[in-house]
Amino acid sequence: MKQNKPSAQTATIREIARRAEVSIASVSRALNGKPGISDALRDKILTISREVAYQPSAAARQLISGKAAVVGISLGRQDIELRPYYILLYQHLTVALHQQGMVPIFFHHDQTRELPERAGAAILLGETGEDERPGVLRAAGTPFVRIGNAGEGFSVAPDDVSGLYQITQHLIQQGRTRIAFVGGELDVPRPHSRFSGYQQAMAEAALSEQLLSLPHRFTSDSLTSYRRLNRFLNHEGAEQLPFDALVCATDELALGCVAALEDRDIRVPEEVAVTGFDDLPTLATGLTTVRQDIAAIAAMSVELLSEALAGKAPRHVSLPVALVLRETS
Amino acid sequence: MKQNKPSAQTATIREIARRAEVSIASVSRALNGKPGISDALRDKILTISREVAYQPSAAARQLISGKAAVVGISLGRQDIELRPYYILLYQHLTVALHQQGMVPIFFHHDQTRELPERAGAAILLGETGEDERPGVLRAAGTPFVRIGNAGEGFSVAPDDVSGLYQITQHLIQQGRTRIAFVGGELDVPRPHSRFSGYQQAMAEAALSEQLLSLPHRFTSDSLTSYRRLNRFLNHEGAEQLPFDALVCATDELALGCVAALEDRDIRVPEEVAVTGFDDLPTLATGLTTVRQDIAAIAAMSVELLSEALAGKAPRHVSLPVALVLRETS
DNA sequence: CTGAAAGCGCTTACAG
DNA sequence: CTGAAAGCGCTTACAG
Repeated sequence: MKQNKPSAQTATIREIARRAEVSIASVSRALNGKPGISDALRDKILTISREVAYQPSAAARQLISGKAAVVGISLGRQDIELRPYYILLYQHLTVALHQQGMVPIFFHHDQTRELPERAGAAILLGETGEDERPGVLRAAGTPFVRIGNAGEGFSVAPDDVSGLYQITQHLIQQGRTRIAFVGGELDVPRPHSRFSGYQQAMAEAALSEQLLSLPHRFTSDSLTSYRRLNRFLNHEGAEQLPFDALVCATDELALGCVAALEDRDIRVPEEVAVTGFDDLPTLATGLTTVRQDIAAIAAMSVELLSEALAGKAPRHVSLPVALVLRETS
Repeated sequence: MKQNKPSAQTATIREIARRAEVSIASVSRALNGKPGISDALRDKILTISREVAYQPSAAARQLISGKAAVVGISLGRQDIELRPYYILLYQHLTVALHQQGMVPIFFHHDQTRELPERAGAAILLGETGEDERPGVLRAAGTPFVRIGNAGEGFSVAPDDVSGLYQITQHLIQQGRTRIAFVGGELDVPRPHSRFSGYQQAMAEAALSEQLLSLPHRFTSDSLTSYRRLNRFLNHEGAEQLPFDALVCATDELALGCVAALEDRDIRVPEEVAVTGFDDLPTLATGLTTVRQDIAAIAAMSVELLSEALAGKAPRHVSLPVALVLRETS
């Protein structure tokens, strides 16, 4: 009675071989996309393996390869690696990798050169434009997937542009006309595409853009936006508010803005609407924001990694996002 | 030339058996503390295994046991799980576990009941006083280690009391006399022990305590302390500052305090010294703080987990911390 | 194209 | 107390 773990008994290749009436060698070849097997047989085996929900044993594979299926997770620049969004991503990545029998191991941005020595593949986070990591990995022959904008090689990203476009449109439909964008320029890779979604919606409605640009920061995003907005209001005077909505690049920035407005008794959303992006658990409570499915991003990264490992052609996957209307708009 | 991974070739039990001139069965028994082997032989084998720096193959063990050595990492309450300190802890835990051939899998605080079904052991983070998790795990027979204050069962924690005591004393030696403590009461498990370190040092110097208590928060710690201090100064008047030093329970709180003082042109550290706790990378730059070795905490957790799995007697390990003097004191 | 067999490192009945 | 052998699930030369 002590142990009642539901044995997640996956079928083994032996079971599949039995059903397909072939040898386990053929099953192994079919499963791994190895040559030397007829297409008919391969299809048959693949179908059966799907039916029995086959999951390979990572342990057995490792035993043979002599080393674990270690996937290096390369973090972005130091200043962004501690952000809630990334933390959530790490967690989901760990789970997704584990389900495929892979083991994650973290590398700081500046440890990229060590990565190929310790891992057989990599997932790159928080890539910037002039990032040297892809070059380093390519030179070492280490397959990788980027979580970020489309570009060379495999990559996944939420549809930032569409998200910001939708949320900006939502504000416009509410009758808001003086809508400002709050974001950091250096805050790669998100701001660029997010900002352009905002721009697109504003242009279509023939409204003029306003930008509250944030400095590159090392500490709290919320504190940064709070202080920035505060300073701005001190100068411009809170009486003739130059905006009736603040579209923020992240939930954290939005929270800082909400706090700053509250502290000046400016009503949200009556006088000023505030929107975020990410829909981070706990943090985004009450916030109108754009939800991105972090678990899906993690799962897709791992799937693409398998494709990369199998030598398939690179592709970019854009994952849908959803508008979440709450109290701040 | 493409692959030049330094094969971290650990010796296998076969190698040990060869050197000891025994069978691999005996080696296995000696290594696993199984009965049915003479003490002399066991010692001999253990010595050799140490000499060759033997590391068991997790893959092989898993293959036999039929399931991976999955360790559930149980996160604290939602509001604290996204803090930088915990992120760092996750990362180090992942690495430490991996080195022992174990695989981490994350569980939210309220998913604890599922943990025993999917993991064979657990590490508990951010435990509160009335936490139900230990009870749930004990009932399920799942061995676990807590990262937190001494109590029942296995646990590890940095020496919070000593750290706060040291940093407070440092300020006292500088001639500061009006030293306030900045911390959140609900901010378990750290505040309690940290606060008492401060109290101890203040009492010894016969100085009176001051407490700037923070509300339970869901967003940014830095923003919270910034606003709290700001509000405090608005009331008390910035001219007759009631303190000449702020001892904060975390680096993040300290950063908010520094920002608030800066925005009022109060000089740090001339007029007011500010200290943190944790020495978080990037965040703590420039901050006088107490460093705790997160990697060591992670490693010790995993070591204790092995002891728990082996049925050894529970113990608490307190890890040393170090004063780091920088620009804010 | 397909299969029988060896072997990855380890544990554990089964003999002695 | 000690050892020879089987077997965990899989991959990969080696034959056919």
